[in-house]
Amino acid sequence: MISATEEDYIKAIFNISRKIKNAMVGTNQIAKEVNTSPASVTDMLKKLKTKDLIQYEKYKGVKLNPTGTKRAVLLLRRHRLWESFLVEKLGFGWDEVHDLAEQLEHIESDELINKLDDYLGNPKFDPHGDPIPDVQGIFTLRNQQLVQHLSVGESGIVVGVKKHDKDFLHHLSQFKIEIGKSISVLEKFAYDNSISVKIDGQKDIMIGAIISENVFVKKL
Amino acid sequence: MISATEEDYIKAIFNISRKIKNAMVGTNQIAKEVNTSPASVTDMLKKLKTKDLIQYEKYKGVKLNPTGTKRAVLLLRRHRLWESFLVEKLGFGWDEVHDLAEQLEHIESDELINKLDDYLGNPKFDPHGDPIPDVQGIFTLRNQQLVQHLSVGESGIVVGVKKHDKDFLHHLSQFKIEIGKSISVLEKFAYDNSISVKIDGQKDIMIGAIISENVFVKKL
DNA sequence: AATATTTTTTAGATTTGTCTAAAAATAAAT
DNA sequence: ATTTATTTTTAGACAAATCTAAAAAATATT
Ligand SMILES: [Mn+2]
Ligand SMILES: [Mn+2]
Ligand SMILES: [Mn+2]
Ligand SMILES: [Mn+2]
Repeated sequence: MISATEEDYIKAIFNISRKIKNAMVGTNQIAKEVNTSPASVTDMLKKLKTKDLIQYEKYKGVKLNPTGTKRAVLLLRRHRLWESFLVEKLGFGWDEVHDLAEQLEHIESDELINKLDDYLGNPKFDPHGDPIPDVQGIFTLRNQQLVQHLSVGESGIVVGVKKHDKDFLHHLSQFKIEIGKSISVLEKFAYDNSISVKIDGQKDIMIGAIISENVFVKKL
Repeated sequence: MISATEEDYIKAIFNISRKIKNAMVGTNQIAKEVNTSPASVTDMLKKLKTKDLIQYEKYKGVKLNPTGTKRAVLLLRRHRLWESFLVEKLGFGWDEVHDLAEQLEHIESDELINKLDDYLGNPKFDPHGDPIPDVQGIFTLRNQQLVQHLSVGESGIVVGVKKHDKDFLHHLSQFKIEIGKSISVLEKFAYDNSISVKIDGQKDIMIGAIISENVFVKKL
């Protein structure tokens, strides 16, 4: 048995571990990610170790072991399938589903999640463009590139975002930038890294660096 | 804020309170319903009282107050909408959804539940024939009657069940008895209260007292 | 009314997850 | 190589929800 809280810690370690590419995850990083004190993290790490979900030595940082990684990937699968359901079926905006999925991901039932997967048509990506692991935990990697790195004249299809917070997503929606939309680069301004682009054939707009550095496209 | 555990106690009080028609609910009854010790119930009753969800005096039993009742009805709404979703959309059997709904009902979001309601087409009854409260907490009463009380020659449509346990529901399914099916009484045997019936125009079968005493029909 | 039974509450512990404050270890700066 | 700063761990406490065993109150029985 693994509690919802333990699952959240596992997920946090997994997420940080990917961001910092490789190596040991620190106590403070986890504390920040799960929004708690470093002392609480240490307590939890001890427990997760006895449950054989992590590799952990005092002061040396932590790393998920294969069992822990499997758990994290399953959790990611659940989270993203629920997000897909909320957006595709219930009509929520992509900026509104994270917190709900954060709760729903802890519902314990493999049958439920697999039926949900089928019901949704076994989607490969969630509403934010993130890959959804299949039953075996395998997920498709997208071939992606930041808008920032498109040259003038080039264009791409939006396939993902680097920032996932509500405000950023909402901001993107206001510019009609969403997964699947096309972006063509008209002009780049080195001064402040702003870019003039055309979204889905609509009229030209200016996007700032925050956007171009955090939106992934697949070059056409 | 009200925790999932507190919600389960509130629901238990509500359910018992309806079964025993009126009056004060006892500590032991609740303990049985939520599967815990009477001592734990007493502790929780004290807490629920400070949260102003119940009317409670030492040794005098407990009763939901208006706020508590509202909570219980909302919970019932959530539970039954999730059950409907699981059966109608995901293809679960009516005997498989209770425990899942028991978890899902605690997801905290009014918007979610209202969108789910709309998505399902605002159903009035759940897969077990139980009424689903609307946003205001109002629910349709069904006009019902036990199969037991049908006379020879009479028939009715199955509209509900009195027992909700997995095994009973599964048993009914084996006889093809489900919500919406028609039942015609061919012959009644006083000796053991068994009844010979025709289900949905299929070939005659014998049903025992356990079934006839726990299946509700609407007389045709 | 007195006794026995059942129901309910208290007392005292335990587990899970959290906190603050202080100590210890590690890393960075001088 | 010391000193300083940062990170991490311990110590000790607390709230939520639970338990068992014992006491108290309410019911039922004789
Ligand atoms: Mn979560
Ligand atoms: Mn997502
Ligand atoms: Mn529940
Ligand atoms: Mn039901």
